[in-house]
Amino acid sequence: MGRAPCCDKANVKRGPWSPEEDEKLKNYIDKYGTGGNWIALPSKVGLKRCGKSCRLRWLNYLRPNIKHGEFSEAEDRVICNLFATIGSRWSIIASQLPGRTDNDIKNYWNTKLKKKMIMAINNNNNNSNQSSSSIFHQRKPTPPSSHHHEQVTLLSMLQHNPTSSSFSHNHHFNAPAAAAGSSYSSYTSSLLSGNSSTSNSNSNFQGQESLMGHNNNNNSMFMFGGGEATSCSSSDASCNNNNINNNHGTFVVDLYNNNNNGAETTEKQGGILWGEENPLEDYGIEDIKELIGTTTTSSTTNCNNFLFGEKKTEERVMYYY
DNA sequence: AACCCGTCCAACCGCTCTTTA
DNA sequence: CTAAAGAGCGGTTGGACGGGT
Repeated sequence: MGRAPCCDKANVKRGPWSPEEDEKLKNYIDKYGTGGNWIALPSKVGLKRCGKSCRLRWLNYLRPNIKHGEFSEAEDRVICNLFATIGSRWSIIASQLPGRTDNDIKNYWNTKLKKKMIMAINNNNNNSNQSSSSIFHQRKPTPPSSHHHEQVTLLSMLQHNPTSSSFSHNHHFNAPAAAAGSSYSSYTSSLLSGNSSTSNSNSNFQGQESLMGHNNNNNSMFMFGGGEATSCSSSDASCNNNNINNNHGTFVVDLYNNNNNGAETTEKQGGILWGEENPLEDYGIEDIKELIGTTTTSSTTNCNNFLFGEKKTEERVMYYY
């Protein structure tokens, strides 16, 4: 049996909201709240709208303290870092940015931030073309095996023990203050699980105090990479990223190309940093861009992708300070 | 002025998750 | 335990807008 529609689509208004409708909805919710039932709300308010539409309008536009307009550099970083960590979990990302909605962030990522990132990669590539230190090799990538994809993924190292990493000479992600005492992976797990003690979701916004505030030197980066461990089974279409100690390739993009006052300054110049082994040696810049371009069309059956569909939590990431 | 094209973003769609009876 | 209903989420769409020709 199919699912019953949430409303009679023939008798509901669709499209942009008028100021009158906004006013009606806002006044009602200010007065009586949502009543925990969005489906029943439109008739109470006197709107010929679908309940879902009302909910969306309220959450994305009418709700108090909604922030519109330009995203700050700090917000950019939070979005990038979290996207690299957990993928397109916009609601979780939004929970770290007070006043921003998941829809806002999603739109911002798709229209601006992703391009900004590609430009950063391009710049890095151009810079490195003039020296011998390019991590982007211009040769064509080796076609991946149909059974075992040597893939580039939006690198994550969440479940990774930093001290055993081949990058252990670098500073690794420190769990935000709000998650003091917990590992990076447990912090991210708490974000995913909505554990309010660490995720600061919804009413307990502490974005400034946690992800944003913690990044004291404004120099966090996010990292992409891949390795032999990231494999994809063609038989069950599942990705296996469990062997996370086997990190063979990473690259890091610093969107803002900040200077770093830490010990890794030289290594970070140009906004790219790599591990002991040559990262992405089989991938050129166009391949990277293509991979980025696949983020919105990721499928659970195609693991050669930045996203893993439902296995988003398996993405791993490393942060640098 | 008219058209084209790219960008932006509000809104919708359809799916999964959660709750409830 | 199960199924239905509601809530929430992420992907996509389409219209408004602005810049270029």
